[in-house]
Amino acid sequence: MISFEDFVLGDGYPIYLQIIRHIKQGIAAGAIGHQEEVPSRRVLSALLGVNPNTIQKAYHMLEDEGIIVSRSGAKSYTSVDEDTVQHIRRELQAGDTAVWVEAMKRLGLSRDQALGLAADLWEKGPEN
Amino acid sequence: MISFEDFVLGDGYPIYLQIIRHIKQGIAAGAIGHQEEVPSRRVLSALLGVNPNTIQKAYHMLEDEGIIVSRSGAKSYTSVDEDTVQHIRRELQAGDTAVWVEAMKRLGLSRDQALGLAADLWEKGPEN
Amino acid sequence: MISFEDFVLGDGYPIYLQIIRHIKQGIAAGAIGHQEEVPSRRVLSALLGVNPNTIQKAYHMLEDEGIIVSRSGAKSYTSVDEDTVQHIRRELQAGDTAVWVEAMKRLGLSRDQALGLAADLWEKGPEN
Amino acid sequence: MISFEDFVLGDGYPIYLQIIRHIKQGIAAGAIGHQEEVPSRRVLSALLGVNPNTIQKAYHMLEDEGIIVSRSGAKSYTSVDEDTVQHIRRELQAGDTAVWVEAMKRLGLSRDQALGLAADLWEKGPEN
DNA sequence: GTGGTCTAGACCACG
DNA sequence: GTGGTCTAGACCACT
Repeated sequence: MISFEDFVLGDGYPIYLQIIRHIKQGIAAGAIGHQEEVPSRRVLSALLGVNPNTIQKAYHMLEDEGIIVSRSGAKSYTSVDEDTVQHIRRELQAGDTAVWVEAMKRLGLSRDQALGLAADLWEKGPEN
Repeated sequence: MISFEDFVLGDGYPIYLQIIRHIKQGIAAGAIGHQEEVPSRRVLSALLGVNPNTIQKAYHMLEDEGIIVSRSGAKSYTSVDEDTVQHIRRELQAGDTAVWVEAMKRLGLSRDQALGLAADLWEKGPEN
Repeated sequence: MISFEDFVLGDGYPIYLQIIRHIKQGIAAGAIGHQEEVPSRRVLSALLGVNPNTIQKAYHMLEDEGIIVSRSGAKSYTSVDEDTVQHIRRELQAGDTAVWVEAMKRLGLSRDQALGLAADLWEKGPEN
Repeated sequence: MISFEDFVLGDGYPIYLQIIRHIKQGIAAGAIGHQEEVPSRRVLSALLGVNPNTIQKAYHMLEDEGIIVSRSGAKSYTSVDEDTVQHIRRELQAGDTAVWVEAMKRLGLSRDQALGLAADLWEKGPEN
């Protein structure tokens, strides 16, 4: 079962995109495998304090990408082959890092200043 | 005059928030100083291909934060004392980096893997 | 035994309401009489290719209207006195016809055009 | 401007389908022509006491059928060539009448009984 | 003012 | 219990 324990909702970014992202991160990290059970709309909606439809929208888009399969009345399961995992992993790793690098450059930091800041924050974070 | 040359609109994030962020980044980087002229709504609207109302909304929120002062009928100017600059800088640097660090951890990367990836992408980016 | 042979499911109208309507139509037409046996949930479910719960819902509402009586564990039977039959008949005949008349008026047909069209279609229909 | 003055919401039938139907009826009757202005989401939603999104859904489906054209920020207009009008007219006339005929048959009425009932109700209705 | 989208809540049909 | 759909309200971007 996919975990959403430490999931926190961000500011103005659409919730359903955050959920999609969270699941993709889990897949990329290997925490979510093939044919794994996905939390139901209601369960996840109660857990996150979000409307079931918002969950549904996220799941529906993941279904369009072939990452989830849903059958009406039955539970939903992940469907991720190794290629998909690799693709998602690269997409997230490179994408996020590029965004951060770009932001740091705009803030006027040098490469070493930025990496140093990141290294500091890495240690202070919750877990490793 | 504040530059928006390389400004690109992001995915689902509200445009007016992206503009606010862009200006704050310029202030944090020192590229935008005190009493500097802000592009008029019309100019910026044409430059970004965005509706003037959207620009207006961003400027209005920056006014509420005291970062911009508008004298009706005249040009608008920034108003950033040193404390404000420091505050914005920390907020953006630490905030963005914490988000990135968290994302990399979720993706299962080690500290060195993440920093290495960032270092690689740093060189490949547009400018320094 | 109430017949559902030629029952076809309509577009967006709730299935349980269609079932209720079908039974009321049978009663109004005299095809369904007093103390007549109602198909069991299981049988009707299989016959219509519909979930037993949906049948259950329709029957439950008919029970609330006093048109069906169920003795738990035993078969269910209709319970329609003459007044009920009359009431249902009028309701369906007048209601449906008023709706159709209204629709034809909105479509700009004259009385004779509409009646002529109906007369034509009457002959072409399946049975009489 | 398309009129919704005498529009009344029906029982369990989806509202957006009722709205679609109402507009198609107007087109079939010739009351709605080509390039005619469609009431805005807000106006119609206020008029019918319905949520703007429900109107939007109806309009969106009409747009998919090519009956309406919408441009973001601008008003929406009908787009009905003569072929479309003919097609809609037949669809509604024949469809509705067939449904009514079928219902009357199920209720056990003879052709003449049904037509007589309809003729009676025709006179009693609001306008002609 | 306009249409487009995101979030929310209730209901229907299914296993 | 599950997922699917309809209705609702607020917000965003555009004319």
